[in-house]
Amino acid sequence: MTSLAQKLSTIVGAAFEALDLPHELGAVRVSDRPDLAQFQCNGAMAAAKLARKNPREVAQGVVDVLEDPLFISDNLSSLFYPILHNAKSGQKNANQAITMQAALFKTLEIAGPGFINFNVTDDFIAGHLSVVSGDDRLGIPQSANGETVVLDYGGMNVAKAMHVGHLRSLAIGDCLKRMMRVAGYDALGDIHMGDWGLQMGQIISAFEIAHPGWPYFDPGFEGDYPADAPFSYDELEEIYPRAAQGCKDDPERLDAARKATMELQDGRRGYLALWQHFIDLSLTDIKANIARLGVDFEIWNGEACVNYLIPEITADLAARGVTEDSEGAVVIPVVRPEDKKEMPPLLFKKSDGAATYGTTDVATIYDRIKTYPKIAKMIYETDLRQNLHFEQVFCAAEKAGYVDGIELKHIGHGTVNGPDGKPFKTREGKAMKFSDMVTAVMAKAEERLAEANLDETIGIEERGEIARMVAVATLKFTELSNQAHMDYIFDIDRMTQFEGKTGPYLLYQAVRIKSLLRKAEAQGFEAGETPHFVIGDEDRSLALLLTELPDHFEAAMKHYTPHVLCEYAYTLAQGFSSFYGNCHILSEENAGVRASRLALCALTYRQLEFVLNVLGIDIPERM
RNA sequence: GCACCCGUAGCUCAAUUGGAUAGAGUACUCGACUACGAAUCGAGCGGUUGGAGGUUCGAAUCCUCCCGGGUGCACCA
Repeated sequence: MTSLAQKLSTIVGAAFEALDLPHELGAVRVSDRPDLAQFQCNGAMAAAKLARKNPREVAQGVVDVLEDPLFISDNLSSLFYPILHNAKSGQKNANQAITMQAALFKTLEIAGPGFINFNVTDDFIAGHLSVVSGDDRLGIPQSANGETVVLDYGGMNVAKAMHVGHLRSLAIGDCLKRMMRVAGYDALGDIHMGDWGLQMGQIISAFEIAHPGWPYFDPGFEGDYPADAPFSYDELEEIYPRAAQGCKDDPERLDAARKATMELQDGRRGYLALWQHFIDLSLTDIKANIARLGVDFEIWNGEACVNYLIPEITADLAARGVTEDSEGAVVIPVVRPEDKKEMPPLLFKKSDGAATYGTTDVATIYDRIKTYPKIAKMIYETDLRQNLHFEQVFCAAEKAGYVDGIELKHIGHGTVNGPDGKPFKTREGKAMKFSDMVTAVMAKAEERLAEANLDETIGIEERGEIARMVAVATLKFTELSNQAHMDYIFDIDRMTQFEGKTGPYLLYQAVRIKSLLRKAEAQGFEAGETPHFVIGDEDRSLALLLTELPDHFEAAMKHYTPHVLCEYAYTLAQGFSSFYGNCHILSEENAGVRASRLALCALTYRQLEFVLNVLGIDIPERM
C-alpha cells in the first residue's frame, strides 16, 4: 500500500524503463497546478538532459508507452486490483487492455517544456480509497523492523526551572519518536538530564556556605542522610542562579565549585546524598510539567548515569589511539580527512580530571550501543547552538569505531524570541517559566470555552479536560508547524487566537466529523467496512487529498520535519470543512452517494486522528 | 579572525529539496448561519523572494561577491 502518486510513479517509472531511462525519473507527484492536472511527472526534462534530447520528445515517448494498451496490462495489472478485479486473470486481450488503460487515466498530456500531466479516473480514485479504508495503516508502509532508535530530547537541567524553550525540544522530540514508531522502529525517548556538570558543584558549594552544619558536608559522618531534602524545589531553583553568579564574581567560589564537582564525580557520599535530593525534587517538577503537555520518556537517564563507565572508556579510547594529551587535558582531535574547515578537538576530560558534557555524551553513545544491540539511530533534539559540540561528539565516536552502521543525527532548533524578535522575556524581563506558559494558554482556552455556547451537559470537569486538550493542541501545533532550525517567535496573544491555522482549528474539524458520524449512526446510516466510493465534482478534491497521506509521512520521516505533517493536517481539515459546507451528507437522498460521503468523512477522521496522534495531540469528544 | 544559521506579502510562516502563474494564516474589505457545530466557509486586496552577477530549457532553492540580523569557536552545558 502506498499513496496514489506512488502507484502512478510505479507505472510511469516502468514506462521510463521501457525506454531505457532511469526508473526514478518516472516519479509522479501531486500537481502544483491543479488547474492543469491532478498529477505531474517532471522526469522527461531531466532525462532529456541526460540523453541530450529534446524534452518534449522524451515526454512524448513516455506518453506513447503509457498509451499502449498492452503496456499496463502486461506489466502492472497486479497494482490495480481494486478497480481491475473484474478482469479475469490470464485472459488478456486487446479490448480488455484498453479497458484497463482507460480505467486509469482520464487525461494524459504534455505541457510546457516537458511536463507530463495526468488526470486519473474517478473510479481509480474510488478504488484506491477503498483499499486505504481497509488498511489499518492508512496506506503507510512500514520501513523498519523493530530496530531501536534512541531519541535524546528535553535535556532539562536539574535545579533549573523549565522555560519556554523546552517546549521546542519536547514537542519535536516527542513527535519524531511517534513518527519512528509508526515507521516500525522501537523508539525510545531519553530525557538525558543535565545533572553532572559544574552546576552541581556550584549548588553543592553554595549550600555548604549557607548550611555548613548539614551532615552532607561532614566528611566523618557515617550515619544515614535524611530521606527528604531539607529544602524545597522552589528554594533549589532559586539558589542555582545565585550560585552561578557567585562563581562568576568570585574566583575562590568557582574553585570551590570545581572541587565539589570533582568530589561529587569521585563519589563523595555526602555530596551524592545531597545531589540525590536535587534529582528527586527536579524530577517531581519535570514530571508534572511534561504530564500536562502529554509527553513522556522511556529512559530517565542523566549525564551521571554513565559516570561509572568513564574509566573503562578512557582506557578504551587510549588503547584505540583516539585520545591525546593537550595542556594537561585529554582531548580527541576530530578533523575528518575530507573536512577542509578546522574543527577544535573535543575536550574529553578537563585538566583536573573532571568530566564534561563531551565525556558523558561520548560515554552515553558507548553505553547505548551496549544496552541496545539493535540500535540503528540516535537522534538528538537540542538547541541549534550545540551543533558544533555534536559534530565533535559524533566524529569522536566514529573515530573510536563505536558507531559503524549507526546513524547519528543532531536536529537543532532555533532560539525562542519574543514578538520584538529578541530572546524571549516576560514583561518583568525574566524568562517565562514553562508551567506559567501552559497555565496561561489553558486559562485562555477556558475563557474561550466559556464564551462558546457549549452543551449544558458538559460538566466542569469535562470542560477542564477540554481546555487542557485545546491548550496542548495550541502549543504543539504552533511549535511543530515551524521548521525546527528556524528561530521561533513566541507570541502568546497570537497563539491563543484559536482561529485560522491553529491546533484548535484541527480539533474543531475533527470534532465536527465525530459529531456527524455519531448522528449518522443514530439514524442508521453506515458506510460499511469496505466502502464503495462514488466520486462526484463535490467529492473529488477531498478524495484526492485523502490519497496523499503516505507521501507526507514519508517526507516528514526522510527529513525529520514534523511541520510537513502539520501542513497536511491543516490542508486536509480545510478540505473537509470546504466539503462539509458545499454538500449534503446526512441529508443526501441518494443512498449510494450518502454512504460514499459518510465514508469520506470517516476516512478523513481517521487520517486527521492519525496525524494529530503523531503530532502528540488528542481529540476531545466535543468542544 | 574562522565557521554555521537566518533574510519570502504590513505581521507570522510554507513552497514536495532545481519545476509551470511563489502559497497559507493573520490583518483589512465584501459576502454566507430555517442541511449535518460560524473556533466555519467563499471572494478580494497584498511580492523586484535583502542586493548584484553567474550556472540552464527552468533558480526563493545551486555557485561567487556584497548588505543586514543571530550564533558558535576546549577546561559552562
